[in-house]
Amino acid sequence: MISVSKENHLKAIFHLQQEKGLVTTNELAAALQTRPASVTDMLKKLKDQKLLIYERYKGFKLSGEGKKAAVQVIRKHRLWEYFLVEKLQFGWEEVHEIAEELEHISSKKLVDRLDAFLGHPETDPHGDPIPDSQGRIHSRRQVCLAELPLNREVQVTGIASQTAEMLEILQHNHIRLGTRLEIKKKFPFDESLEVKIRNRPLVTISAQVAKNVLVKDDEPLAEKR
Amino acid sequence: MISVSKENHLKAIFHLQQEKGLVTTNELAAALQTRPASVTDMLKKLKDQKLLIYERYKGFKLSGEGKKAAVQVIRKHRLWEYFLVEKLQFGWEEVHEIAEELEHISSKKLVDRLDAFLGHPETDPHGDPIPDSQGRIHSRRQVCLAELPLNREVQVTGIASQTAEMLEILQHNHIRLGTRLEIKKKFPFDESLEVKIRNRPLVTISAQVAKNVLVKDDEPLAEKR
DNA sequence: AATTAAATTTAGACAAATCTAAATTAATTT
DNA sequence: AAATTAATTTAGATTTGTCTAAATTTAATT
Ligand SMILES: [Mn+2]
Ligand SMILES: [Mn+2]
Ligand SMILES: [Mn+2]
Ligand SMILES: [Mn+2]
Repeated sequence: MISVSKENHLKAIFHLQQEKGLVTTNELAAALQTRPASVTDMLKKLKDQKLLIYERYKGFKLSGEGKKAAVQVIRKHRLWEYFLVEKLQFGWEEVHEIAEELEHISSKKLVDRLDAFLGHPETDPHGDPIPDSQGRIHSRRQVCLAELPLNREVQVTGIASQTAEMLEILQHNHIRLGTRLEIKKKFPFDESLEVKIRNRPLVTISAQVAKNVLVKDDEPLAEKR
Repeated sequence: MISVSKENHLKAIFHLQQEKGLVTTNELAAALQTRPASVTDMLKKLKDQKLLIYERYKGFKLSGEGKKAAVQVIRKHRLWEYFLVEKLQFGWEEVHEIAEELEHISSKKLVDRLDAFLGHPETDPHGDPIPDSQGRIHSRRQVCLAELPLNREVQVTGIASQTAEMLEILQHNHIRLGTRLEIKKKFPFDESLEVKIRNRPLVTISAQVAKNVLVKDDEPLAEKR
């Protein structure tokens, strides 16, 4: 059986190995707010269950099975977040904690029914893609605002680092998920940007903020045949 | 903290003590499908947390605190069951197991939002009352069909024992929650009943079935001033 | 009242998940 | 290459929840 703690480990490993291929013990311990020794203990158990490819001192990554399990947890997490925001009127900053619990409810049928009830949403309230029932993830061509060319209207689809301070400044500038905006001017001196938000006046944002705002071209997919 | 296992114990004790005032170790072990020795272990922990009034060999019952905690778990259980049936199209016979997990999600705000989202339902899909946010339970004047007088139209509000066999026979006779019916004839020989279901032909049901069908007078509460 | 049976608790064990402190291996610096 | 530092693992302990088997208490019978 895959316990709650194992699911949390699988999910964290999945996210960490997206960046670099292999994950290290210390990284995982930091991500899970636990101790390296505890991680090592868990790694052995996951390896025994063939969910993890792991040799001591060598780093590790999920097996095919492990990846499948992790994606199902992520699917549940994001669907529940969507439910909390869209149906129960929660703010997007308060749903993560609750979804951290809900993601461990085991019924597969429940998840699929929830998915249908919500109308098969593509992304969670933070703009992250929701894996489908078979574990496929529609990866999105997301770029960070800092890398966007001038005068190209896009939609905000994600926030990379969600600290309270970060959210505060976004709120202040009327930037949130779904906001449509384009870059009007870039200042090489400090790499700050002047941004036009649809239906709003111009605002200036710093390079630090721009790096954390993820956007996607707004083009409707079906239109292009 | 109140763990999942503790919550399950509190809830089971609450239900058992409704009938008789005091609960016994064996009873609780049977209800939870565990061993008497395990129950004793847990009783000590619950007593230490002042959730339980307990003296060894003497039986036990919930303290005020314990009752409060149990009712909150029951509230969550029944709200989630309602959600599963009304929003996710589950059958009433398949929701209990899933709610057994969902009832342990801790966020109080989540429960209250869910309650509002569902329109503050009064009873769960099995006809059992849903405690309100403050833990108040609107107790219902439920009687079993076997005790109902002739020619009094009532509404089915609960099924006492929900085995698959039981549900099959009810399904066959078109009796379900909310069904309006009245007793037309009682046969003393075997205590079977002839029942008229609103908008349907007469059916005959056995004493065994009648004992497990719970009904409530249909009178609208507000009308009586 | 003595005996037997049933219910309950205690004693001791085990698995899961975590921790601290110490040992080991790997990586980095001199 | 040797020494130092950092990362990782092992050893041993702890907590929680559960179990079996044995002991104890209470209840029921003879
Ligand atoms: Mn979690
Ligand atoms: Mn999210
Ligand atoms: Mn439960
Ligand atoms: Mn119910």
